[in-house]
Amino acid sequence: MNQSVRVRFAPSPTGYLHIGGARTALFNWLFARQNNGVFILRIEDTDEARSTQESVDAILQSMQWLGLDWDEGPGRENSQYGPYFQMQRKDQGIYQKYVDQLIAAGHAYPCYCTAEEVESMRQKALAEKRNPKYDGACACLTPEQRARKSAEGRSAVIRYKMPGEGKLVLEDIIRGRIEFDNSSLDDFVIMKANGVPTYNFACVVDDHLMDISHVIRGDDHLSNTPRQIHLYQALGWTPPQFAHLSMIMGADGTRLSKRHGHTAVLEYRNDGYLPESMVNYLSLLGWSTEDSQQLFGHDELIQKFALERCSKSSGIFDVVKLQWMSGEYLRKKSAPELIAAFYGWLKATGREVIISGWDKALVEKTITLEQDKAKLLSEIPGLIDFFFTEKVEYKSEAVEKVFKTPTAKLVLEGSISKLTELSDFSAQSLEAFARAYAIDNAWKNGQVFHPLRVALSGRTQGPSLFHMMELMGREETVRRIKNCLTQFFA
RNA sequence: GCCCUCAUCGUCUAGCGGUUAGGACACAUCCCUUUCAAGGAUGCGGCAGGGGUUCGAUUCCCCUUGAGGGCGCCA
Repeated sequence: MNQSVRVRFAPSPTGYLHIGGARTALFNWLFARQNNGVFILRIEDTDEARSTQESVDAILQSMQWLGLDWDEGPGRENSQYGPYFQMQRKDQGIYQKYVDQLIAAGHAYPCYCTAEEVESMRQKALAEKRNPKYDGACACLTPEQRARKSAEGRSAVIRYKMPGEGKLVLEDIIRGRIEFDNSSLDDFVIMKANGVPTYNFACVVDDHLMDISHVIRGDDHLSNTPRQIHLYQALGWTPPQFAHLSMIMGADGTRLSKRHGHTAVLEYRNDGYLPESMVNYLSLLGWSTEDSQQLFGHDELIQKFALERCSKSSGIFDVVKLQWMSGEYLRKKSAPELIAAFYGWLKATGREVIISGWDKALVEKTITLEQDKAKLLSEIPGLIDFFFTEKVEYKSEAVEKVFKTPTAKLVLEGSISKLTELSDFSAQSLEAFARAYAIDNAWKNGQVFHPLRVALSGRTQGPSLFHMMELMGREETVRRIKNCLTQFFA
């Protein structure tokens, strides 16, 4: 397709990377990889009050967890296009240069109204249900008037001078043709009084200077786009292609926020979701194939993704489906992969203490045994912990349900000598023993299996009983049955 | 108040004038089974409303309604 695809994800470091941002990053990344293009990470830190290094770190970490590697950006500044932090670019005078150019060409002008004056005009208009757009008064100031305002000590912002008439047409890859009347747009600020560019301006300058071919972003930016296209035109540049993604909402259909659950990507990592499930799930939130395929391999997703097939309507983030998908990926893993993922999760979240003292070889065997049970990595410890405890914790409902049966005591007592004498303590042999044991005593299988299971694990649910016994070994198996008899049947 | 966008099962979605409106999650039932899962089968459930256009509209157009976004010296 396009031989020179260059796309970017441009977050502002004012908080953690949230689900919506991650989806935007993912779609950019998919598009870049699919077209052998370049994926750029640009940090838009022009909000000096709210930008933090902590946020930058969290964003980078989130991207890494998801496997969204960037070709240019923080840590990868080895190209002609850097730097990739806007405040650094500002320090190089990049934005000032184009502000000067716009002023010289009559496309921009200094405005001496203070933030307070503008804000009160805005509030007043809103209260009177009028359009709160800036009136453009400062555009008409003569050089003398400007000099006088300056002399009064008033600092100026720079505003783009919006043509009062005409239409602006946007051809969006996802949404098609959209028209905006210039008259509905006002003279927006492109540079703040402190010399820092505003979002709409910095974004345009950088996208152009970085040779961005496609701007793929959330549709909360749709209304910004006509302003930005005006800027491209005023600067004599060709705009990139635009693709506006629909928004991601919470379960009640309102904007995704904390009260809907986790919004930060890293919280899902901490909860034990597999990153590949998050990628797969997010890819389907706003995009689909013609056959509604659900699960995609890594390369398959890159190959099949299509910007043109992205949805125009917003979607609701459904954590239940994400859970299902995480389970799908968990189950598909080979034993070594699953173990590596589990240890990786413990390490990344600082929870190694959970398995301290546990026999590593046994951990790995028991995990495999319980693989079908877990959807999240975080569920694993609770599934296998009973293997590693000295003293079995008996769940009251298990005791109630299984030990209060008339045959439980007989079954357990009789099993001790049989298990001690059993020549082969393999799962297969154990199963043969248990079935024969039941038949010989005219018990149902369940009357034998259930008490044994509870005696060994303390719970009514768990892995295959005989594999469980095999892994515990004869000595531990017998020890637990004896302890159990003492504790509940003495 | 002005501007922009969107609208198919509860949720994610397929559909691009004629379909028994398909798939996935969730839910329910059954099967499998030593338990719990996993797996298999079946079921439940949808084109927001009203006008057009058309032989025929989920599909094209308009209106209504609803939802979301923007109108910051935030991004």
